Amino acid sequence: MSGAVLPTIREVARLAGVSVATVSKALNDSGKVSEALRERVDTAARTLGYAPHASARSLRSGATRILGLLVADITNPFFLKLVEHIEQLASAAGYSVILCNSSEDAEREERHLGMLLSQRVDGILLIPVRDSWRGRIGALARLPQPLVLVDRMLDGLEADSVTIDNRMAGYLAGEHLLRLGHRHVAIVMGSPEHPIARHRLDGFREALATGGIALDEQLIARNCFNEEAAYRAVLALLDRAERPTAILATNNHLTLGLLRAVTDRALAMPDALSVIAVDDLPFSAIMRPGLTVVMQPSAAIAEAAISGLLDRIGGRAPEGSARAVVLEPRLAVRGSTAAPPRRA
Amino acid sequence: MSGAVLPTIREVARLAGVSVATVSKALNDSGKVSEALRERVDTAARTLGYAPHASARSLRSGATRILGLLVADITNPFFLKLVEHIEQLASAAGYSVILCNSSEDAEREERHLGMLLSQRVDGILLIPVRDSWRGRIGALARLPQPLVLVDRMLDGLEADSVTIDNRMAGYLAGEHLLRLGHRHVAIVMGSPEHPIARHRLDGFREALATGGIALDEQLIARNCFNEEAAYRAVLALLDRAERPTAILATNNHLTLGLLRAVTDRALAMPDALSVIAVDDLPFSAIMRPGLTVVMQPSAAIAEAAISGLLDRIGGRAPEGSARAVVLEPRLAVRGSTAAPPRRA
DNA sequence: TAGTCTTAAAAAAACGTTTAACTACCAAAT
DNA sequence: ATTTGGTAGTTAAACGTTTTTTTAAGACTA
Repeated sequence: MSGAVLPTIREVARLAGVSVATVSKALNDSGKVSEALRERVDTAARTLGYAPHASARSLRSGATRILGLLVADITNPFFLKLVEHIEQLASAAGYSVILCNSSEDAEREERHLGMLLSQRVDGILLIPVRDSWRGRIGALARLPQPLVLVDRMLDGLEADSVTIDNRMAGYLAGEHLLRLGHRHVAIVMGSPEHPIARHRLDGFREALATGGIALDEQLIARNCFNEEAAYRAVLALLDRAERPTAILATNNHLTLGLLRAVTDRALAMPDALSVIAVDDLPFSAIMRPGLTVVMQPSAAIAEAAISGLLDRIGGRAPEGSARAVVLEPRLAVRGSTAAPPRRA
Repeated sequence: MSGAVLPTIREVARLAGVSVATVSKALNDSGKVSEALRERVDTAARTLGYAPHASARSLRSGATRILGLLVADITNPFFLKLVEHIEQLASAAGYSVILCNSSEDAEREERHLGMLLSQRVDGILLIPVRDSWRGRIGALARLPQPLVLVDRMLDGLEADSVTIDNRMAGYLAGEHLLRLGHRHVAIVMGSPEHPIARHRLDGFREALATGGIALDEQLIARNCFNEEAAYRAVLALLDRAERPTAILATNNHLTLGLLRAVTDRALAMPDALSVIAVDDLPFSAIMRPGLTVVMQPSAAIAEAAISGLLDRIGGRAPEGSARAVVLEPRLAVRGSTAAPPRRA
């Protein structure tokens, strides 16, 4: 079954009747090789089923043609979309991808990074675990290979990054609700310490302010770190004497908790309550009613990340300065939002 | 930014004042090394930030500690769950995973496999593209590294495999509907040529037969290869004079089409129509009503696949004979199925 | 004709490890 | 006192490539 052993370049050389150097040049189109020999080498390689030994090649040449993809949490559908696109783009560019999932665990993230380092991957795409690398940023800065941060920045680190305008994401959500006539809106979010959540909150508040609405502090559910916390927070919001007419969830996981609470309270969307979320979900479009969301452009993010990384690897980017790409989110209006009910 | 160059074992040796061989032995716990020296070597390695060069190591030792994971279609939530589990288990066992997505394209699958071969991965987990390798099974059989087929078998290939009992999957669905009292049921499926679909159909039919019900040939929508085809096929089924009271979708993608058709025709689940599917979807439990499904035990599949592969890699499996693990699916009853309406 | 240039191919060095073979040393056994 | 044996370490070979250097030979110049 797994007994066969692969031929080496030496055996190809013997069969073709040339030296190993010539085989290498012929197969890699490097250096001068006569057409006749190239042909002989090619067929020799093919008949033996020769597959160059990547380890040997990269040991000598210094490049592995492997990228490391370190994802904070692969169960997050948005990150998953990124993984999908990135694998596809990398593969098209002739690179393989080692996939690492940190499960939002800083320790696992660090172990994985060490492995990627040992593996001498040509470049690393990092969606960092929240609050990881606090105080150990140096380790990242000193990385011998190019690094691109994706979706999440790391303050104190001068590195290339591709993110979205999170203030705008919040703003789009706020503006949409405002235009529909909502004046009594709530938000479910993570930690306000966390820049992404904070920016989304800021943008949301700012949009409401343009309509003269002040976001009620009582209706800001902070520090929801998972679906369960969001679920409970939303239940509390819905059980208030004066129930909000619309709720924004600032990420994927919180949205699930929000939806669960809404169905538990048997509130009809969008008639009794408008629901809007940041991040698309794989089923947002299938749900009835469809979920109105602010979408992050995952394809564009993946594209910017990969092309930025490949530029660095190829030495095509100005050494020294970090390049920060910021992309714009966009609003997808579906059925879960509408004008507020007549009487609150 | 990316200027640093990593230290080699030679520099660690110099700093610790020993030979490179000793460093290697000390760091790998192989051979005899005094406690004092091991300590010296350890600190030397740490202060230099030494990370062993994986290519060099595997060139010499013959093992890469990398597994190849070749997935037919990563957008399939079931396969995705497998990827998730497999990455986690592999990582826990000290292996890295190169993720390759074939997008149900045989050509891409073959290119990826060639790359994994060059990469000399220690083992390969393969969820093959449908109908790929037809007539070229030999290439797979001659692979120098262990291979485990996951979820889909490849006929003509004597290889380890981990699958589920697809007949049973169909049977469970049929039995459930039968018990609820349905007599007029439909099924949406892919090609009957394809063993998985065929077995699910067989099991379904068999279950119905135990209740004396013959599956109406008119109500078998064959050759639905994607969501769109399923959507149209279901619309046709629903528009029949005598509408079925329950429908089974035999996989993930078809389920989406089925659900779309049902909402388009504004049929209430489960009152007007019972819906059941093979394969869980990430939102089946969140949907209202929740979707009744036959679930494949993804964690168990991943576990069997990885441990089988590692056994082969470690030479702990009897050479020669292929081991076929078959796991049992299970039924998760949620809100989308109920007794049929009084009058058809 | 002798010398120089060009070119295709071969030879050899190098990449960073692991490991087999070897050495030096000391303790125990004869 | 000599052997035997084991232990802790070193030396050197090997893994399969790529790349630099060297060789050989033919074509051109003086």
